[in-house]
Amino acid sequence: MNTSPMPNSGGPSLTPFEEAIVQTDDRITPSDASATGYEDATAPSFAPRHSRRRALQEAKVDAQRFRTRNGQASQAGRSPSLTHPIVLRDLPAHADARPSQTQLTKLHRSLTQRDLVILQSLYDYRYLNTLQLQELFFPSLRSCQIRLHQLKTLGLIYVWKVIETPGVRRRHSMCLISARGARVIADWHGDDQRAYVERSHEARDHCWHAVHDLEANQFFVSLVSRSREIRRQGLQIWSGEEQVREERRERAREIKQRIPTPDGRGIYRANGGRIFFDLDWDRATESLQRMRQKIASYVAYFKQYRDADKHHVLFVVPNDDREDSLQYETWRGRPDYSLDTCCSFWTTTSDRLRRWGPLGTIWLKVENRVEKPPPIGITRVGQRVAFKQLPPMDDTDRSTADCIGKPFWWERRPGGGQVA
DNA sequence: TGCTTGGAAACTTGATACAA
DNA sequence: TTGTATCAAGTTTCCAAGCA
Repeated sequence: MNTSPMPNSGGPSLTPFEEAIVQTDDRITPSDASATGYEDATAPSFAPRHSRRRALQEAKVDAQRFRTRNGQASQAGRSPSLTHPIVLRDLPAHADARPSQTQLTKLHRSLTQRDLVILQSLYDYRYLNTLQLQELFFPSLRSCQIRLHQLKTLGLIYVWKVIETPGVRRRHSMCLISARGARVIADWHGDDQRAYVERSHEARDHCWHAVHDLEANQFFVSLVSRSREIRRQGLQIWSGEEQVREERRERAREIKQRIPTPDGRGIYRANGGRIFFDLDWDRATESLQRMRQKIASYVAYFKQYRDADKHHVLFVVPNDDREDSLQYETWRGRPDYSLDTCCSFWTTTSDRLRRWGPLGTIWLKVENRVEKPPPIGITRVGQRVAFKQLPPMDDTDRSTADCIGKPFWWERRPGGGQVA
């Protein structure tokens, strides 16, 4: 089965990801980094507060960067996908204990801004593994592990071991916020603690979809990781499923119809514009009928928006066959001809995503305004585009330095990734 | 052997205390 | 006020443990 994306005609043999960044020559070079105030792009690019250490790797010329697995660990999305994971839940009692006001004050004093944003991210996105947290916040996996261990010791997060069958193969541990951590976040914001604790209990007790959530979150982490060294590009907003559901629930009441709830929503800044997108991570566990309903709800919801075609709904599916089926079903669910506002649907496969990353030339548009259905095998013959080629909503010159994953981003974004 | 975690040692750097 | 010593925190590399 050919799962490679269709190359552009006759060009040099660049990967879709390389094409995506070479076209603009926008990579941040070390000289640019010092000139623009970016951290040295090759040295540890982020660290808590202002990193005190920087010279060791430069001093040791032959030093090999530590890797916990073969291959390019820094390329998010290339970690092995989980097939039969078993989560070993560990529930220390003190993680659920209610801290006194004195203890809360003490905790706040001992936590850095980065720690708070880590807690906020775990609250917002439910589950992140150690590798994903490292991509978002730490210069190395080891320093990430040490800090997470400290947060675990303080009872602010759970760190659950993940093993995979057949046999037993250790995978990166899964982290989620504890009730105690949720109270710290609520106290930080000056909010009532009950809703925060409730959500933390929800994540702790109902983790059947943890793998799905980790995979969906990996998409955003990959976006962050891939865009980190590209000037004028970055993930400005990453909203978790809960946040989107909350936002759209009110709208659903207003318009009295079902509202689609994606696995995440984002705003990506590229080429001076903002690309609005919803992510729907499909593991082929839902029937095609259910997918049809979902597509119909997207069409109905976005038709009320001006520039609806610039709201992009991205489906990531497990294989080519599923992508073929989804292309057809989405075309079948096309809006009425009298309706000239409809969101744009795009599909790709998880294999392409792993191989080329989200910025690669992997996105296949669903042509749902044409009369003829997509041909069988569209997944292999369709012309794909890069992420940054998705039509943006508007133009703006605002800097991308505050985007998620940029150096010290958590210091400029105390509310985490959901708040610009 | 491969993979991940975590302990230990070495190193850097900012903050602080203290003497001159 | 300045120079020095010490401490604490953060980071990296090396390596062992544990597992099949």
